[in-house]
Amino acid sequence: MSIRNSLARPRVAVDSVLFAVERGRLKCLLVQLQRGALRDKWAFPGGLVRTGEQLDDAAIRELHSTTGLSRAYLEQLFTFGDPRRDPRGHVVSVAYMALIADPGEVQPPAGKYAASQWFEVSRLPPLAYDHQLMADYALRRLKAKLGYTNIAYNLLPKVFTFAQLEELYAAILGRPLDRRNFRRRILGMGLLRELSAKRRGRHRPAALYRFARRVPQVIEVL
Amino acid sequence: MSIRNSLARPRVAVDSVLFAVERGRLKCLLVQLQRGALRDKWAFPGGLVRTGEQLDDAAIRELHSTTGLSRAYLEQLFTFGDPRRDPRGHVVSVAYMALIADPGEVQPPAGKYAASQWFEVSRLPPLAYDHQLMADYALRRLKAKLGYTNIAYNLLPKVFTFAQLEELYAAILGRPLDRRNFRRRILGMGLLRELSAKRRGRHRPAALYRFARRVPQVIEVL
DNA sequence: CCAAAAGTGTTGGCTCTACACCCATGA
DNA sequence: TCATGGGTGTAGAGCCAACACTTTTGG
Repeated sequence: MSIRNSLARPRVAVDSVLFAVERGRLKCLLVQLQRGALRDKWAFPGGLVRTGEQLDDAAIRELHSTTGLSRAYLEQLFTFGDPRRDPRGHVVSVAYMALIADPGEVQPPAGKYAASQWFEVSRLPPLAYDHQLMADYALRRLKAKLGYTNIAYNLLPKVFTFAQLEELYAAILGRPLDRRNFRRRILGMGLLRELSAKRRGRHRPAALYRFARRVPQVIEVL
Repeated sequence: MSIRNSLARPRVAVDSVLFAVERGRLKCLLVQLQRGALRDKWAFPGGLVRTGEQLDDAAIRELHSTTGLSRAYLEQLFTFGDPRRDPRGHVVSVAYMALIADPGEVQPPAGKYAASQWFEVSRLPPLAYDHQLMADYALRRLKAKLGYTNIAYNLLPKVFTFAQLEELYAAILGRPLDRRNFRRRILGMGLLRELSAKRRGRHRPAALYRFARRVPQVIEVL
């Protein structure tokens, strides 16, 4: 172990796996590193936690500084602590999952990173650090929570059709769903409110829904 | 914020919620703090992560130094990062759940703590730091994982009877279980091997079982 | 009237729960 | 023979998956 490592205390960082769904595809945001041994490699946006700062606040701050986002659904996933995970030294990283409804909200990065880009989750480039582990972990968590929480509201506009909701679930789960069974199950959870307005377009108007509560909520499975 | 806080980087610690079942009661181990503002308060054993050290190794090391245990099932739970959670400064703590089969394996602490003691989970004393949150989190996780993993093998001797297994589940879930349904469900998971030997005693001999695999395993629910 | 998307029910299999009595043993 | 804990089956309810046609609209 290098002298540098053995003298410095482990540092604390946060990294965020930011998901959004675009045209029926689940995507996540990667940034391209600008400096250091890993230059030009892709990674999730993140950075060191400041003294006196909450972990969630650090995650938001780093997300904001690289995407311009001022809010997103955030959920802590797991903490990665292998002392060799970062070639620059021992950095313990708290991984987060972040969700937004519209990938278009993200602005190009200011200065810390060379670029940022949405990638389809099933086609990620090779990732720096242990970020592939984070990606796997985040996807697993997201899939699981679709089934027993209202977490999907973070990935949809306030008002949406059942077809949009179904497309979202199918995109994340990676398989098609039966429309009738899906509708029954979702309505059975009692999370949605049907609106009186309809979406009009070229075809038969679709009923519009919103989530009854846009607040994290677990459905008791009993 | 104090000068001390704003200069020092956040430190990284681990804390372990160690569970064991004793005579049908779920218990967890608390240690009594010896120094500082929180002297005499109860808390979970833990301490700072060293540079170059894996988080799991730090958790084991701290457990070992306060209990003499050299191995235990360990699972990372959640990372607590409120900068005010420790009055001595900003300490980010990675919480673990630890499981052992026999509370008797634990030795009195060497020097760091004033005392250690098993407490029934439903009757914990007031805890230092944010350790009550850790306790809640750990218990929730343990309950949940009983249902879809073989995690219980960590809390039982290698060989056991169905009655012991049922008592374990009942103790953790905090409610009685139907013996026939329980047996059917567990056997349906295919995790157990029945041994040819029987436990003999005052009454009808009980069939003995062991876990087919004493390795973490998730049962596909499909 | 045609294309496209929205909306709607039923059936069979499976799973889960509730529930009570007999068995094997040592003392 | 008795006390004690071990072991077993069934029926009804609820849940889930599979499955295809009709409706509504704009162009």
